[in-house]
Amino acid sequence: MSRYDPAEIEPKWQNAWDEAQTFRADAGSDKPKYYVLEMFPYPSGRIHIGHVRNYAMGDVIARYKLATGHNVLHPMGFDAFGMPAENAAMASGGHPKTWTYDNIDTMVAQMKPLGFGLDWSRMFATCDPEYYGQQQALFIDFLEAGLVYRKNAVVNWDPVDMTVLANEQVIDGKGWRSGAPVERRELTQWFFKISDMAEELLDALDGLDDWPAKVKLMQANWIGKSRGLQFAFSTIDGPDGHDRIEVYTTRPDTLMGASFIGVSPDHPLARQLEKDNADLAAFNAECRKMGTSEEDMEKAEKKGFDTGLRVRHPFDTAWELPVYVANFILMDYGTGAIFGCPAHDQRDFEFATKYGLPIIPTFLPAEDSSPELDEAFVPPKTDMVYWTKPFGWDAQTTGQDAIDAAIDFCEANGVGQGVTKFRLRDWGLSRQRYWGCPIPVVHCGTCGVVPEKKENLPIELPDDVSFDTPGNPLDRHPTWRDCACPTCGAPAKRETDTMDTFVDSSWYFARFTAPHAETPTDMAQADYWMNVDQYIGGIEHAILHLLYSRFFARAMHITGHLPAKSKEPFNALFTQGMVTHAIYVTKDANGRPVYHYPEDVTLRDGKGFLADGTEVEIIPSAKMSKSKNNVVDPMNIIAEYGADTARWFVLSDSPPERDVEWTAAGAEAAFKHLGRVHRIAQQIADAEEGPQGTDEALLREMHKTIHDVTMGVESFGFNAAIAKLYAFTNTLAKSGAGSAAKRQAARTLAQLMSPMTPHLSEEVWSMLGGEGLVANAPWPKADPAMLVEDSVTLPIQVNGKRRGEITVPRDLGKDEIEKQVLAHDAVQRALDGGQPKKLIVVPGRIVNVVV
RNA sequence: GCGGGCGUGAUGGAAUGGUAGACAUACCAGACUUAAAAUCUGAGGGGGCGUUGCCCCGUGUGGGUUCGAGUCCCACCGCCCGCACCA
Repeated sequence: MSRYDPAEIEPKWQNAWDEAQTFRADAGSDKPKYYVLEMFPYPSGRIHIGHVRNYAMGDVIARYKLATGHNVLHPMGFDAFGMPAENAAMASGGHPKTWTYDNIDTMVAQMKPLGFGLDWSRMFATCDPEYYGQQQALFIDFLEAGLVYRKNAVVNWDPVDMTVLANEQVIDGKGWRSGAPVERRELTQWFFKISDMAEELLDALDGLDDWPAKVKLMQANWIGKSRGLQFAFSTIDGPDGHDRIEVYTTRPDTLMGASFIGVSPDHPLARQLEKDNADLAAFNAECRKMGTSEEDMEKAEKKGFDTGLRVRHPFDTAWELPVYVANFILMDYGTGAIFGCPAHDQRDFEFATKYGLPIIPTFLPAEDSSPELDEAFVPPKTDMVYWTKPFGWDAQTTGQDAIDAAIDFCEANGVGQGVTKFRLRDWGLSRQRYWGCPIPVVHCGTCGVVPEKKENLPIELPDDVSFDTPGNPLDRHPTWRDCACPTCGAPAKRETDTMDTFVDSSWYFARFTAPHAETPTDMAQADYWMNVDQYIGGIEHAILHLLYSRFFARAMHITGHLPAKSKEPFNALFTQGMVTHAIYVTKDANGRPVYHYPEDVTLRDGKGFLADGTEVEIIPSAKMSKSKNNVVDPMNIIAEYGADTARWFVLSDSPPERDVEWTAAGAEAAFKHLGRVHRIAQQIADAEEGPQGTDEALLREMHKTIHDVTMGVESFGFNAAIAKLYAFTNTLAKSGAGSAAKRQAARTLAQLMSPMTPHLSEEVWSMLGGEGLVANAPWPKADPAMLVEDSVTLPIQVNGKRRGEITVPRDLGKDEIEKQVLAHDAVQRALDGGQPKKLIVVPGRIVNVVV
């Protein structure tokens, strides 16, 4: 009798799938198509256990869909452009291309032993010229369709390294390498006009029934549709061209509580005034040193500078208000200028308190007439409020009605217009970096900025670049920039900016449908395979990647690269949690943390000890991080236990949408269980075909398990499905030996486990005489007749507390149930001779007696 | 700061508004063994009592809705994700 040996069986079945081309996808089958996709990985160097969890989930779906008669597309590729490759090149002198492709080779070699049912023939990396050349073609089509334009935008500038920094490269306002204070700098950059589609992208969320509600909500909030009033304050002796300050507000109902005007340091007025005001110039310069991220802006201490300029209130020309430049106002939203109403906005309240500005309530909570405010009163939108002052009204009205009424009133009095605005900004795609897709345009002295001819695509990155000096190597490459103008033929210069890597990942799912096509997509293939039926990835992509992809799909439809049905490219979305691992930490002599590798820590009774007996502090469920020494390498797990154990464990212990903590004990337990399944199967296989009598209870349990596991797989309840499989294994182990039913039950177990543990399942399937590959075997069906029990057990509650139970025939009438319940000892005791106030019978569920 | 989410035994977790703790881990006990490992079996939220049973308390905290709340609503606390140049 052979032991469970994954090292032997896993390669065997992987070869069998390869030879049978089990997971190769070809269009044009009679079966319904099914496209399952996991967010493709960045080639960081090695497979992470989080990847294993992500792809294991996708593989469960892919294999289940294959077994249920679908033509399945399940591809894999690499999101291969980006900063880490350049950072590695700068650190170790290699080339980003070599680094990236070496990493891809390593990671593919690590993924294959995991046994994922992937169509490897479709693999590509976004840094392949065949891919990014098609992306350049898309860019040109988008440009011609008016979906791309150029404008100035602010970037983080490192004055020492002379380079643009990403937000994550700015640490506490300083460049991560140089340590120099970061400045803001304006550059002319390319933008996708995603804001034109704001309304559509918002409205279409409603149709995404199989997306998590939280993701749709986050997207809706990000798009940020608001209806408000746009109007102007007239300035008193303002500089030329600034006799008005345009303001947008979502709270026009608070206009009579205005106490100051705030403008962004980047507002044209601020830029004009600083020319004659050295202090303001210094203040603005200070603001411009602040990080460009919204988080930095919002968390920074709110500061303002009184420009000395005054404006008139539109409803009372005698009422003058000061104009401040304020560091928390974004130039990109609204008009870059606001009016502050401290009584009804907490941020304005703090600002007004700090600078001694008046706080003028325009309404108060109904129950409180005290005009003294110690914080801003921001009424919930649905609450009733009293109007005390706005526009001379004293009506009661509710939040949104009040806002609408205020807009109407202002419009009627010639003060501004009601407008709809979106928070969503256009997508800046220019990056001043080498390792990205070159933007296929040429700067010509006579023709201006012109797109490259499509026959010249791909515009390939030059290989002969170095990273020993800061900045973009394309900028200083001696010949790459030089080219002929595609329009007039005169000598011209290429654009040296490359595209944001989000562009690469915004259409790869479409490319997978025809990865070798001579155009970005092959419409016949796209029409067959799209949409992605099930997309799986991390919640961290809930907004940007998914929103950009939704935009791209629309833009690709407009430019004829995707069918109309693909305007929403992902029919269903699932966001999975992380794999975490405990951190083991002690303190050094200076109190600084020292992190220990899991293999150096012995666990006893929930405490951890080093070899010398020192106790370590255990921080559970921490995100894996190299610097914390708590990264689990899937390759070690495969070497020790095999791929099926790794897959089984990452699916078993937590709901897929939640984080799962990797524990050595959990992996060990998973391995033991798979060994047990193997052992049970072996015993059945070895047994003589014994008594032919059936085992009704076992078969009932089997059909119930088929039902539960199928439901679990369909609804991403993998952990619950696995719990049912554990329970069924226990039942199977205890059932009498030798019956035909037992053999059938074990084969069914193998089938039900096959999406999670495909290698073991193939082995068990073949041991028990299953026909062909279990991967191709039709998914078992639960017999509805076997799912219903003849009798049910009803818990009896008294006043909501469980006091007993009765077992009755399934279809017993309500009257008879009531009679039995009232006769029950516990109920008799509770009634103490009296009558129940109420008797609630939920058939098949529960009975509650109210006394 | 803003937006979103999560919180249940020692641990991971289960539970269409209907028996809280399925399933698993750890621990404990038993079987097998010279012994250990492996394997198998069993007990098991906390507390109490008159201990074959019964009672009280229990799903982050405090309120609310309901015959009935882990689940729905409100407030708070803690942790996690995102915040537009990380991927």
